[in-house]
Amino acid sequence: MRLTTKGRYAVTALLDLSLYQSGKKFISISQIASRQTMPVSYLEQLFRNLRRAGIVESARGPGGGYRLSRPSTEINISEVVASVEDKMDATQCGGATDCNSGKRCLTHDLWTELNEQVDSFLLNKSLQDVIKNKRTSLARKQEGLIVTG
Amino acid sequence: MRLTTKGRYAVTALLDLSLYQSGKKFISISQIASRQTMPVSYLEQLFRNLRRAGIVESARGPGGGYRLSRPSTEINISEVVASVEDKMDATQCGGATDCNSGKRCLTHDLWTELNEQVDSFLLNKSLQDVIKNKRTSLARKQEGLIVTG
DNA sequence: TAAAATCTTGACAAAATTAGTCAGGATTAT
DNA sequence: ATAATCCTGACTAATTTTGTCAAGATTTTA
Repeated sequence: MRLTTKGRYAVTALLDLSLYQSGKKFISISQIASRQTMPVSYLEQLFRNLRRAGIVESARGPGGGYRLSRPSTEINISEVVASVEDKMDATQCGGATDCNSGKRCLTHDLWTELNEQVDSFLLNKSLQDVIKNKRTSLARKQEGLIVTG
Repeated sequence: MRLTTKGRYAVTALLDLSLYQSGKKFISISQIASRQTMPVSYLEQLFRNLRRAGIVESARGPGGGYRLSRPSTEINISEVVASVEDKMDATQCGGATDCNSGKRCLTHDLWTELNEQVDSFLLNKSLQDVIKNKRTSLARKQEGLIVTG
C-alpha cells in the first residue's frame, strides 16, 4: 500500500479545486499553491498525472488553469491517489500467487485482504464526501496512525 | 502506523515461530532466517523490538532462541507491526487537530478515518487467524461497505 | 574451564524512495 | 507583443528504509 504525502497533496489540491471552482471556471496552480501552502512546481508535477488520469482538465494562457472534469461526487479518492502514486499494494509479492518459490508466502492473503480494505474504503469515498465530512459508522478512536508505503 | 517490509518481515517471522515452535521450545533466529529467506542480522534487529514489546521471550546460549510469550490467538498483527515500525511523522498532520494553522486541514478526517480502518482490521486479526486464513468479521462487513448520501 | 551457540546492542553504511527544483518551452487572452 | 498560464523532462536533495558490522553477554555442554 502506498500512501505518501504525494497522494495527500493531490487529494488536498482537488478538494481546494472543488471548493473554489465555481461553475466551469479554471483555477490556477499558483492560487492552489498559496491557499494550501504547497510548492508550485511540485503541484505542477501532480496535476500532470491528474490530467492524464482524466480527473482534471486544463486551459493555458491567462485565465487558464485546472478544473475537475467531473462533479466532485463522481471522483473517488482511490483514483486520485492511484493517479499520482505508483501503485497501491500492501503485499510484498505484488499480488503474485506464487510469491514464495511456487507457493504463497505466509502473509500473502493477509496483505491482500488489507489491500482490499483500503481500496474499498477509498473507492467509496468521493471528494464531495470528504468535503461534507461524511464518515462511515466505524468509531474513531485511534489517532496518529500513518499508513505509508 | 507505517507499514513497510520491516513490519511485514516481523509478521512473517512470528508466523514462522507459531508454526515451528512446539510447546515451550525456543527457535533460533538462524532457523527462521533460512526458512523465510531473511537476513539474520536484520531479523535480530526486529526481534529486539518484538522482545521489548513483550511479544516474544528469549533465551541465550545453545538451545536458546525466541518463542511467543502468548498463544498465537492472543497476538494481533497491529501490535506486531507497531513494535517494529517507528511511529512519528510530526511533519505530517499526524493526528493533531490543529494541523493547518489552527484549523484542521481539509483531509484531516479522511486520513484519520482511513487509519482507523486499517488499525481496526489489524487489531482484529491474530497470528492464528492468519495461519488459519480466517477472514475477520470486520473484513466481511467492510467488503460490502457502501457510503451513501 | 573452554568452546560453541546463541542472544544483545549501538553505530554505521548502502540502497531506495520521496520530495522538490529547475530551465526552458508551448499556448492563449488581451 | 506581452504576460499569464500550462507542459515537460531531467535533475538534485533529503529522507527513509534496509540492511551490515563489530564487539559483547549469557548459557549449555563436553
